[in-house]
Amino acid sequence: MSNASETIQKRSSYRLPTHRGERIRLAPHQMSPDPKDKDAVRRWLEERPRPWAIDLFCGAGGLSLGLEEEGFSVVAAADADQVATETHAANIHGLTWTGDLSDPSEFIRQLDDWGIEEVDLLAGGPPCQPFSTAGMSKIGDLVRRGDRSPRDERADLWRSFFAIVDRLNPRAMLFENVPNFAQAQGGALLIALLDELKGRGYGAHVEVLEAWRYRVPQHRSRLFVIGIAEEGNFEWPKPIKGRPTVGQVIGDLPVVEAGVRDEVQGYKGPPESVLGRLLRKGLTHPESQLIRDHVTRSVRPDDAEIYKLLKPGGTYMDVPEHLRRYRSDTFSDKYLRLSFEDLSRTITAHIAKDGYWYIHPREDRTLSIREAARIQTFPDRFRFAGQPSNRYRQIGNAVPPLLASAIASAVKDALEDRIPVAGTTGRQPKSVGHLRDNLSRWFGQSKRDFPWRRLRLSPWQILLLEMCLHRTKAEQVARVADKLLSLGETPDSFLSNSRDLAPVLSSLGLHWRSVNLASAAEFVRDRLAGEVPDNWQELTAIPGVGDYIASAVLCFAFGRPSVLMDTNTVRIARRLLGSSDQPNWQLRLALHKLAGPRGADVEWNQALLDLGALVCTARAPKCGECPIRAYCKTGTEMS
DNA sequence: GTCCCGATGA
DNA sequence: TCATCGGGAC
Repeated sequence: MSNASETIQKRSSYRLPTHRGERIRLAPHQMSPDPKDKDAVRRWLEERPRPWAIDLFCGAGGLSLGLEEEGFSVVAAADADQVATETHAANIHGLTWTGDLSDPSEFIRQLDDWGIEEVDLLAGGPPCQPFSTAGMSKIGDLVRRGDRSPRDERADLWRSFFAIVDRLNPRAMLFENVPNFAQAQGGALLIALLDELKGRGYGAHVEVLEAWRYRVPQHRSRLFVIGIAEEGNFEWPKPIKGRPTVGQVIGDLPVVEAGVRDEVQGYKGPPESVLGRLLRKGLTHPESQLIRDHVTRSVRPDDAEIYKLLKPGGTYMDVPEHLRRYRSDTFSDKYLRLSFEDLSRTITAHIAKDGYWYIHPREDRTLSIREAARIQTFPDRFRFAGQPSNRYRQIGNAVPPLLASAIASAVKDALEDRIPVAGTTGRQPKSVGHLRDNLSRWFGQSKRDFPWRRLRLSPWQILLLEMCLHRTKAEQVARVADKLLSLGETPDSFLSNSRDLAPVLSSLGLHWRSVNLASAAEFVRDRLAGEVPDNWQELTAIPGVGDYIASAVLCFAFGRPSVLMDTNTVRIARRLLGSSDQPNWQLRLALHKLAGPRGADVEWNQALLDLGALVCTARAPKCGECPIRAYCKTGTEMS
């Protein structure tokens, strides 16, 4: 008996019947005007206190709720998902619009209709699946197999932001996304966003915040970009003391079995924590006796057996061999039982698909909808529209309201100009221009001479060279450069002439690269019509091409300013800033800033690479010869 | 709605 | 090693 047939048998005998849950419908907020009644809207707007905010890609309204709690009037919100806007309209005192924001003109027309001509804050988080780590894995896989175009239109949604920014001229802008947004397109997307902001006179601030530092009991971290008009002052919210736990937010909810579909239940006792009390706030009698959405999924009998064996914090690795249905090498975290004493795994939209990452700490079932909402710090008075899986998705996609509150409060302070000038961050030091000048002058005199810098090369030849240069000493590659370049300007000519290339590369210890080069050449020839692409997505689809090579080709072959991140440039950035713990994306932003108005162009990148090879070497850097020593924290300390 | 599937960055 | 506002087949 083979393993495969065994697995199939298990599947068929335990699969649960499909069960569609109740579709909850919610009436709009009592105080909101009828969106179709222009006069009512106009009268209502006159009464709405400042500051005003608009929430784009609002979803259920986690961000809106935080803004509202901190005193913003969320006068309008937009999202493509009708059920999410139904939730938003029911819970947030404001106008809601359902529609596609990839073309913002329709929403702008609606704003005109309502008479909303300017707001204080434009906020929102475009869909992040294209940027998230989990999404990248799947999308990358599909692109490589040719099942999907490498361009993901959703990645362009943030551009809609600026069409609306230009229409409303907000005093502040808030952009929320997954941390991986900082890596998207080799970091170029974030840099483009910041440049768009600066071009409009906003001071731009970027940070990745961990939700648990703001009372949200999850590992969730999110990237925020804040733009403040006229370079006004802004300070990130200070973390709140202590570490919240899952127990604090769901410990007081009544015990329910798996598969319980009762939409309305009674509380069993008082809240058991400060946080629990906060989440029950605002329940009005007689609603305060009732709890909504505490409904659970059914559990397969074989899963139930596994859940019983899992202790809090337990994962797939703790499941006995004979009960495992999945590969354990790649799915070590297939199951996770949460712990009352710890943070939860991030509540993502995935919770709408299955609950294996969200097994209740004590009960042998996955989280109820209300428990997921609680862990996202939605208060119990917040209701969700739609069928169960849709409600889970809305919750997973939301900005946790308490995190939203923290940010909202910081933005409000900035709008009211309550930040001391000394706290100013994110401004360019006055000396940046000189740093670039000094480096350019040094580069003019000391640059290294390589064959590829003297010749005019085709994009394919540049791609070929960069694939060889990556993680290799340039002098090494210089010895085979003539041979490489003689193979012709196209992948076609490369493939027909490269038979005797392998021994040459092998002699330099670069054997594996000849295989890589050949498969890259075949890919470009067969799948890209022989043309080296000029965009990041298609470049990185080429086998063997990662962030660095893609950025290098964009810069050196197509003249597109790109910050190159390799061991040399990263080392220089770390030494300049005098810090060892900054993540790569911050170093990239720092280098982008230091490159000055001309950007990280060919000269800048070559100069940095040469500086790293000749002066700012890994061991025994020659700080005495360094042209930018005056701007370097490490270099000045060493003197 | 339910089940199964994996690459990526720090 | 850890964690992931994920996705498609059925």
